[in-house]
Amino acid sequence: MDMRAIAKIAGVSSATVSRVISGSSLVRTATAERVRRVVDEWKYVPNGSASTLKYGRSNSYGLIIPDILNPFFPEFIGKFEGILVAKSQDMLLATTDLQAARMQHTIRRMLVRQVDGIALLAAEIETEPIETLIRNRVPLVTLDRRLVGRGLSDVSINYLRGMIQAVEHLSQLRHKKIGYIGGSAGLTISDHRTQAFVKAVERAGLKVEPKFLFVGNYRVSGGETAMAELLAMKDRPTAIIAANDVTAIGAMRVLHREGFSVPHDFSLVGFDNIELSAIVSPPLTTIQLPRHELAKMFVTALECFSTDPDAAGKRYTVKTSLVVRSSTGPSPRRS
Amino acid sequence: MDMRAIAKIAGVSSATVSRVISGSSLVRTATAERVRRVVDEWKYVPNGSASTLKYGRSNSYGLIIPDILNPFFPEFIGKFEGILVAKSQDMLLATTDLQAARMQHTIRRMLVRQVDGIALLAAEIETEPIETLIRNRVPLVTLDRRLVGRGLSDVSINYLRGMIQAVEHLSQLRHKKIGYIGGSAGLTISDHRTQAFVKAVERAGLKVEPKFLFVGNYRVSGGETAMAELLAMKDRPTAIIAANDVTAIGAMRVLHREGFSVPHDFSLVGFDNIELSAIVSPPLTTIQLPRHELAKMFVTALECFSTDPDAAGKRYTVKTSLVVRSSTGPSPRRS
DNA sequence: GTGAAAGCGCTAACAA
DNA sequence: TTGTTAGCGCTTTCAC
Repeated sequence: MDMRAIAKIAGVSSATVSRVISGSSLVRTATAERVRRVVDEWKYVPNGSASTLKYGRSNSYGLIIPDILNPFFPEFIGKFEGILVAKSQDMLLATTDLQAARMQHTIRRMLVRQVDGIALLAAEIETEPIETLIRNRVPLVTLDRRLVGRGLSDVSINYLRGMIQAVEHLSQLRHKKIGYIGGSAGLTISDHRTQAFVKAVERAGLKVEPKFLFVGNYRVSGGETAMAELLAMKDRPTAIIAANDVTAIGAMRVLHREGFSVPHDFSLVGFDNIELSAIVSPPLTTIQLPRHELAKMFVTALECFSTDPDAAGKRYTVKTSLVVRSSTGPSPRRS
Repeated sequence: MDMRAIAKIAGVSSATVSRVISGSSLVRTATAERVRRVVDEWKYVPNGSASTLKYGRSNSYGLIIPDILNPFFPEFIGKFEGILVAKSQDMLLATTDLQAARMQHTIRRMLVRQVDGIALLAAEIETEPIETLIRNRVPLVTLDRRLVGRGLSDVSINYLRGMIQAVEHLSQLRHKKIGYIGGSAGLTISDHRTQAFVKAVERAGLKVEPKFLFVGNYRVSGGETAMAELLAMKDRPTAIIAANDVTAIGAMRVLHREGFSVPHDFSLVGFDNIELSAIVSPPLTTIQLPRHELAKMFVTALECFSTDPDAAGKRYTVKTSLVVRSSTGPSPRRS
């Protein structure tokens, strides 16, 4: 069943069928009606590759994420897909599994598929894949790289706001020594988070102790390892902020296992506000990164390039804010 | 940069370039070498829609899942994508969000994209979408529908094995009254699980109390609601098996909130063995559904149709087995 | 071993 | 308002 067959049955040309399907107003109502009936009756489904070939656009966007096991990303994917579906766009999903090597391959696959743009949430990005995209005039929107250019936009996260709220919250609870468990080393996105933490602590008039800055990996295991290290220290912080919720959950596990109580012995703050953070016990105080807004910004940013893939990129910003639950409490009185 | 341009530069015809790219052995090594150099130098990327149009195959499979917020599915997606990527196939992901209405639309999108087959893990499937697929000769592999046909295979789950192990485990711990919190009502997949539970209980020589059979929704909220109902009863089971892990986690939350201890007051068994089940406290005893094997079966089943989309379908089966952790313990001595 | 050419199904410019 | 037609870029006979 192709368009010509439909055209023949409806007694028109394939051009008319095409016009009816794309909703052109140039077709007489009666004709359109007749065509539509035939289309329905024969359950005609157009061939997307033919129109992509002709039109040069595929009506699909690529989404590249680092790690589908971190619940933040499924939550984001759900929002992103929902927005695209409402616009009759498709989503091509790829995971890099935190391996930089997979990125090149992934981007190639998306180029072959003629995606209209790529939302890149994976941080392991080097300049080469980006150049490939630009050469092929495929718009790119990155997360928190803070670089823009022709066909390149960025959605930056305003960590500072949420971090300041978190540190102030802890400060009001009399915490003086605040530790931080970061993300994977060497990623700019990790640096941004750490810097925001440092700034927020300084701004609250507290001292930043370098030895209280731990490195994680954005996974449960990183939180566990860092917390184990922390507990081995003599002089310890009384509160810990983690680079994301799963890291905080890892830290919390170790605390429970070692017989400490949260928030009685240690206060804990996460980042992302994944669904799970409300479900663990105690429910996690966390810094919210609004997923729906983030997804909307990515789509908006991508759409800006839909007429001109070489247009100048923009920087978008999402705010973060503190969500207080039960994993934070008054500082225990110990030295 | 299209194939003709590459051909011109390499001093051959586009047919030769095509042959080189597809790895045909009919090209002289020297020629192939020269072409490959040009391809690399100009970073040529072929246009997938052109070959899909010509060839009729897109080298991509659709994956339809019900609910991306249930961690089981991201874990599955990761495995499925990994297997496809290794075969240079792409994945088109769609979520139905448990809404039957979205299914029709989703399947249409996949037909437009010319997918080579669909893996359907969402249970809200009616006959109409299936007919659409068959008419369009798109192979379909379903999860636990237990129906096969031309171009239609099924991956069934052998619940019984895992359920029997779970019930026996509880029985050895002296539990006599075992409750069950099921999945969403009206789904065949929910019925299969419930039946397996009933059979396993009977086989252990215990009585099946209809009032101990609760309905859930495969989400945390369903586990919470059911557990709240259960606690309101005078005569209660001492152990509960849930239709999936998130349901069990919901149940566990309510127990903790109401001051009960797991496993001291109630034993709890989940289903799926999601990563999270090892992380909650207490770590959840659960029935393992092997994700990687499941994903591999889906891909294998799809590939069986790659030469002939009308071939007869098969039934594949995955086994389940019990993973004992700490949410199960001896039955408390109460009536 | 390589090239010429037809055509996959659709769209848009142009013609009527 | 509708039809004719020329490709979009690739693959694959068929000819040489």
